[in-house]
Formats: sequence, C-alpha cells, structure tokens
Amino acid sequence: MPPKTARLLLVDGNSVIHRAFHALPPLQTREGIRTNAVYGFATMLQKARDMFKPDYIIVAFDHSKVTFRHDLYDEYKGTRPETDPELRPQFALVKRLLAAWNLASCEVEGYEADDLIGTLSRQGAAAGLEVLILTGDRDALQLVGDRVKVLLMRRGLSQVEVVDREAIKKSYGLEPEQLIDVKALMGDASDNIPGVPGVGEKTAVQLVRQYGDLEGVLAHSREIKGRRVAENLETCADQARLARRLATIDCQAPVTLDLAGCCNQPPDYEAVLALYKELEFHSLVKDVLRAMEQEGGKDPQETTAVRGLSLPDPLTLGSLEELAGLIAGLAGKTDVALELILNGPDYLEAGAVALGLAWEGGAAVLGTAGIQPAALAGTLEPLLQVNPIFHDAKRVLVWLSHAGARVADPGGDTMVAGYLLNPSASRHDLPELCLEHLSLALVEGDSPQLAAARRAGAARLLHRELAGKLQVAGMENLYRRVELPLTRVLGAMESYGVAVDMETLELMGTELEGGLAALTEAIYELAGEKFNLNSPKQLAVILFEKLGLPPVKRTKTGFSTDAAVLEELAFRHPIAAKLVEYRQLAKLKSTYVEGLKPLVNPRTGSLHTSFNQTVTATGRLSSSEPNLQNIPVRLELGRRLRKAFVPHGPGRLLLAADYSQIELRILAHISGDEAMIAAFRRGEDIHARTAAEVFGVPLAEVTPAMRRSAKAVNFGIVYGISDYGLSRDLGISRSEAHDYIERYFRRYRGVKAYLEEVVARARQEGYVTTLLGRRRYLPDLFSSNRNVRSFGERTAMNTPIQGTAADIIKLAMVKIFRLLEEQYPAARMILQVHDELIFDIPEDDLPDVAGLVKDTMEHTLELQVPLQVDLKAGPNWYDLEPYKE
DNA sequence: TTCGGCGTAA
DNA sequence: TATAATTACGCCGAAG
Repeated sequence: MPPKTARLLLVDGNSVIHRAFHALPPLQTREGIRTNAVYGFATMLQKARDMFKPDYIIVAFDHSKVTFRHDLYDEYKGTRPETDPELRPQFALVKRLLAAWNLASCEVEGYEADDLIGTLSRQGAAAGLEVLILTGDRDALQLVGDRVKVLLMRRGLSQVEVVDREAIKKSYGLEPEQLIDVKALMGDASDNIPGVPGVGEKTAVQLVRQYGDLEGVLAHSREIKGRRVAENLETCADQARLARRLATIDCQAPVTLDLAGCCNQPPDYEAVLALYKELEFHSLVKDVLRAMEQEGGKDPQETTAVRGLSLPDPLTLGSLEELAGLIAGLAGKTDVALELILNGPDYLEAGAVALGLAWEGGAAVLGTAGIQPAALAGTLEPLLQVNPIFHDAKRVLVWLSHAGARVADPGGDTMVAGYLLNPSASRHDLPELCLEHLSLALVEGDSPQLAAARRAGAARLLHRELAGKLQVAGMENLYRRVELPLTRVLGAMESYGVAVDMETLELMGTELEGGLAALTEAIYELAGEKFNLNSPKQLAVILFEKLGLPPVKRTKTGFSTDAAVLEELAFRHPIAAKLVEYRQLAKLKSTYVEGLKPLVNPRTGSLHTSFNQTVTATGRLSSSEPNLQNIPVRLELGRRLRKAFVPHGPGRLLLAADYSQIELRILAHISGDEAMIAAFRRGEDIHARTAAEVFGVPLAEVTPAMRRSAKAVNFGIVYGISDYGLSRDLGISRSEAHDYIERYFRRYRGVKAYLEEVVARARQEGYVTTLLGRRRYLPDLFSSNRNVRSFGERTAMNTPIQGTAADIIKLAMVKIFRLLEEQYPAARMILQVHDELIFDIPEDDLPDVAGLVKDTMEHTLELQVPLQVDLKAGPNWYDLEPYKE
C-alpha cells in the first residue's frame, strides 16, 4: 500500500458562516444571543473533519473591506448590503470556537479569504499535500488542480459536493483555470462586477470552450454570430479585462504555509464545553462528552468519577450497623445526598437494591437486597430528619415511609430544582441535568451499588449548582416553601390513594357493553356492512365513499371524522348520531372502566395515581397511571363513573373544595383592571357582568345566551384570544367575534394593557413569570414562523395566569397538609384537579376540616380580589352536595 | 415501537 | 394569506 498522502483542509470561514446563517433558522440562547451561524459553522466543520480526516486545517477569513481589488475598481462589491446585525457578532464567536478547538486561523490585511486559500493551496500542493477547500463559493472552483479539490456546500449545509478537475471538465468542458475567463465575460452581480452585456453563463462557457480564454474570445469577436454580442465584446473589452483581474484569485498573497502550526489536533475540551454550554449547543455538548470518554480511554466501570470532577471512592458498608454508625457521624453535616436504587419503576411496590450516600469529602454504598425494608427504614430515619438531598425525593420518601420510616421534608431535590429552572425541558433525569448544568457525563449502567454512590455524589454536586441558579432567578422561596414540601404532600396522597368500589365499576362496564352491542348492530345496519368502528380510517371510507356524505374537514392523513364533523353530518344521515353515541360509550368503557380496573391495587383496593411535579410547562401538576385529573364530569353518563370513587371505609366521606373562577380572579389581580376587580369585590357573577358590559345592558337584563357568549370570551381571554377561535366556539362569524373582543377590551382596558405588556416584556426578557416567580422561557416568540410566533404570544398571555393558579393551589396544599397532619391525622387529602382539592375524611371531622380547608385555600395568598372556594361533600365523587358551614 | 386521530379534564 | 384559544394523559388503529 502506498504511503498515505497528508491532507490539508482549507476552510473559507466567511463563506461557511454566511451559508450557515442563511440556511438555519434564527437559533438563539435564552438570553437572545443569535447563534445559528456559529452552530452551522461548528457542525459543518465537524462534518468535514469526520468525513475527510485531514491532517492539517486552516480557517481563512476576510480581513477588511478594502482589498487590492478596490484599488482596481472602486465599485467592487459596491452593491453588497451591510452585514446583518444578527450575523456580525457571530464572527467573534466562531473565532473563540476555533481557539477552543485548537485550530489555526488566518487573515491578512487587504486580502480576502479566497486569496489566502488560493495561496495556501498552491503551497500545499507544491509540498506534495492533498488539498481540500471547504466553501460555498463557486468562485473557488478555479483553484482546482491535480492535488486540489473543492468541497462545495450545496443546498444549505446538508450536502457537500467534491469537485475535482474531472468534475469540472464534465460539467463545463473546461479546465478550472478557464472559469476565470467565463466569469470575466459574464460578470458577477454579487460582487458588482459588470460582465459583457448579453453574455450569460451559457454563452460565456461556449465562447471560452471555443477560443480558449478571454483574449482568444476578444480576438475573434468579429467572427461571433449574434451582432449584439459581437458589438458588446468590442466595446466592453477593457471592462472584461478588468473583470478578469478582479475575478482572479490571488495566489501570491503574503502568507506562508506552516504545517507545524496547523495540525488537526484534539481540542481544549474544557474550553469547548464551556463555550457550547454558553451557547446552549446541547447536542454538541453530548458529542464532546462522548469524544472525551473515548479520548480518556478509561473503562467507565472501573471508576466512580463523573468526568471532570472526581467523586471520592465510596466506602462499602457491610451491614446496617455500619450504616447506623456512619449516619451518627454525619450528624453535623449539611449537604448529605441520599439515593435509593429500586428494582422497578413502581415505587409503591418495588424493592430496594442499593443505597448510596454522599457528603462533603466522602461517599458510601450499601447493598440492600437482603435487608428487611423496615430495618433499613429505621436505620435511615435519623438521617431523614436532617433533610438530605435527593433526586426525585417523592420516590425515595414514599418507599421509606411505606417501609415504616417517619419522613421529613427533603433538603433538596435535583429533579424539582432542574424543572423549575426550565419547566419546558422534556427530561429532568439525573444524567440529563448533569449534562445541562455541570457539563458532566454521568455514566450509568454499572452495578446498583456503584450507581447508587455515583448518583448520590452527582446529586450533591448538582444541587449546589441548581440552588445557586434558583437564587439568581429569584425562585428560592418557590422552591423551598412550595415545591420541596410538596414532594412529601404528593407522596402521601399517592400512598393513601383513592378507594374504588369495584362492584360499581363492573356494573358500569356491563351496562356500557350492552349499549355498545346495540349501537354496533345499528351502525352496521345503517352502513350496510361491518367494519372496525374504532378505526377513523375505515369509518371515513364508509361515510365519505360508501354513503357519499360530504367531507367537512381534513386531517394530515385524510378526512376527519371527529365529533364536530359528525355533528354536522347528523342532519344528513342517522348514522352520525349513532357514531357519536358509540364513541362516547367506547371511550368510557375502554379508558375509564377497562383502563382503571387493572390499576386498582388489590392490596389496598385503591387507585394510586402518580402526581407528576416536573411535567407541565406552566407549573401545574399532571396525573398518570391512571390520570385522575380527567375523569368525566360534563356529560351525565360519564359523570356516573364518579360513583365508583369512594372514601376509605364506612364512617368517612369525600369533601371537594374548588376555587371559583380562579384564573379570572388572577387576571383581575395581575392586570389591575378596575372594572374587573370591582366586579369580583361586589361578588358578582363575572360572566353575567362581562355580558352586561360587552352587550351594553343592565346586569338584570342579561340573557342566558348573552352570558354564554361572554363566558366564551372570558375563556378566550385567558387562553390568548383570536377572533377565529372565538367564532368557531360560538358558531358566529369572525367579524362578529372580532367585534365582541373589541367591545370586551373597551370595557376592560386594564386587561388589554396587561396582555400587551406581558408579551412585550416576554420579548424583552425571553421568559414570563408567575406571582411566585415561577418562570417559563418562550423561545417561540422569536421564531421566524408567524404561526409559531403567535403561539408564543398566546403562551406568554396564558402562562402567568395558569401558572399563578398552580402556585396558589400548591401553596394551599402544603399548608393544609401540615394542618391536617397535626390536627386531623385521619383526614387525608387525596386528589388535586388543578383548581380543586378532594379529601377523604371521617364524617365527624367534616365541619372542622371543611372550615380549615376553605379558609386556607381562600387566604393562602391575598390578592386584590377575594378568592372564593365552594365546598361539597358526600358518600362518593358523584353524589356531592353543597356543604354549608 | 411509534405516530396520528380522537376524546376526557381544568 | 389563512389562521388549532391554554395545559395535560390515554386508548386505539395503522404504519413501521
């Protein structure tokens, strides 16, 4: 095998940066620093390095605007617009990137990147190197030679075309050098170089092919057919000669190839990580960490080190006695992290396999597989009292509490802290947070013991970082007073669960089955054939092909068959109404009867939902397995399901407490709108009041229809209204809807001003906040896509309202939980449904607990308007009667 | 296994 | 110019 020829990669920095800038959407950091060109440059150059594995790399840049070409021709590049202000600062960032990458760059006063590359390519070729030129500029094709190829970027950044001498011959029938003559004839609008009028690329190529070069063409101008071209060639001869000089890349620029100084060498990893982190190039951070792993060559199994910082080697404990001794010794320490590795995701059922502890300067592990949970819990109890740090405290606390430990509030929870810092992120697991906030890879997949130690160590380090960031962001109180204590509240709610009356559930299932069978028959009859009723696709064929009904609207994949469509079709064919009914019953049967049954824990006879604290972008909780926040209530048939939700045993009942109009009250408060505040203070029906204002009638004359419209407008306001959405909702024309909204804003001027201001501020800051300082970043506001941008604006309007409601009910939950724990331990909070709390309590406690709950919910935070809580109580979730004290 | 359509809640 | 009013979770069929 012949010895490998060394390879030199020359990069036209300006060209690649411009390409990247225009090819990519306007990416930016949370602070609004534009990074798309830097990002594109980084990925493009990395791709070239991976694909071609050069031995040497030099990135060349234009230096100043004025070059020798301006001396030849004043108007050179005279039509170029100013560099886009979004792009200009990115050049400095690219240079920082190159420094971190340990790559050579090159610029020389009075020369363009082209000239430097031309010169270096000649020198490289002369030295026997294989030279590759990375650029988006076709002008560089003139540099192609036997040892010089151009990597031409096509279609943005996605494709690279390797152009060599053969390729040019094939597409133009010319040698690379002759491309200069072609350009001299046709000119270059982008550089403001005039060509010969009437000569475009086709003619120019053909002429040069025929006569060899510009001078050859000019010498034979008389022979050229086409009188106009011939004439122009004569009159413009000198201009073409000038153009040729301008188009020629200078291969004699004052620059010398120094191979020792431009090796393709490993980067300064720390610097690259720091810069990527600063620019929020998360995907690239991961690539770098992977590269570091390989570079380091260490087997991750052999070390407990988190890359970049080393964790102390963990002490391996052999028994609970040793653990107890260690915990006694940790008495004075703050900042202890505790991790418990379980053998399954269901922490109400799982067993513990390993325990990890980490503190300042030390760590310890204990394999717990053979240990009685109660013994482990008892040993850990003293440690829990000093409020250790967890990742997902609820999981560990529920397990320990189940095992019999008395648990206290956590001292920290990295999952919750990470969520608060960016609630929109899709993941808040420990490895992801380490990557995001520490730029460290947390390697998993070891033995449970090592994982426990490593995760505890990582959680401890991570928590310091997160706590600092929370303080800077002004979310310390929200974190410590609301979210951290809430972990324990939610854990207790999940553990206790909601008791289910299985007989009622089974009975409903049987009834639904009967109904579905009858409906299925009827629909097959009307359709004239059997088909899968649950398949929208098959249904569409029946409705729109077989029965010839008119399609109403489309989905991405075909004609829609949703409820709104079926409602319209109901006038044309009896099958539509049957289908609506079928869908309703099928939903209830599959999701709510069959879906719930297997989730009822046979030991407790209860449903133990998961209340997820780190899912929603607004600060709300979510509920899953099962979702108990969307149990039907609007339609009677579905509502009856609630009969199956019962208290834990005789002598107990359910108490429901819900906030009345909490979102509109919050809107009144944060907007400061006088009219709305006054209405709430007078205790008026806000929808009726809104109707009176919008329709210009006295309160007493508001009709039910007027109130219904006003209610829809109020909802719309909270969601970030559009006339289109409102018109659809109310079945009115868009202009009528527009009119309603205008009249609304005329009466509630404070609301209008607030909604405008909140969007403007979000644009300024990059995020919106709630009353307790919860944040949501809104990068969509800066999208170049109009729809995405509008979405961002509606989110900016809605999130402070929805999020503040979440703040308030969460704070109330924490307070109520403490009060009940102390005063009415048999009374339990069991569910939260966004603006509503459900309790399972002894009948005897009803008067006291009802008062305590209502009072706490209404006065947990004082707004400019009163908060109103309505109470209901009863033997199940369906049969609730208003409760008066 | 994943995605789209659909439907339930606040 | 044409336009999904916010936030979630779960079931099913169809496509992979």
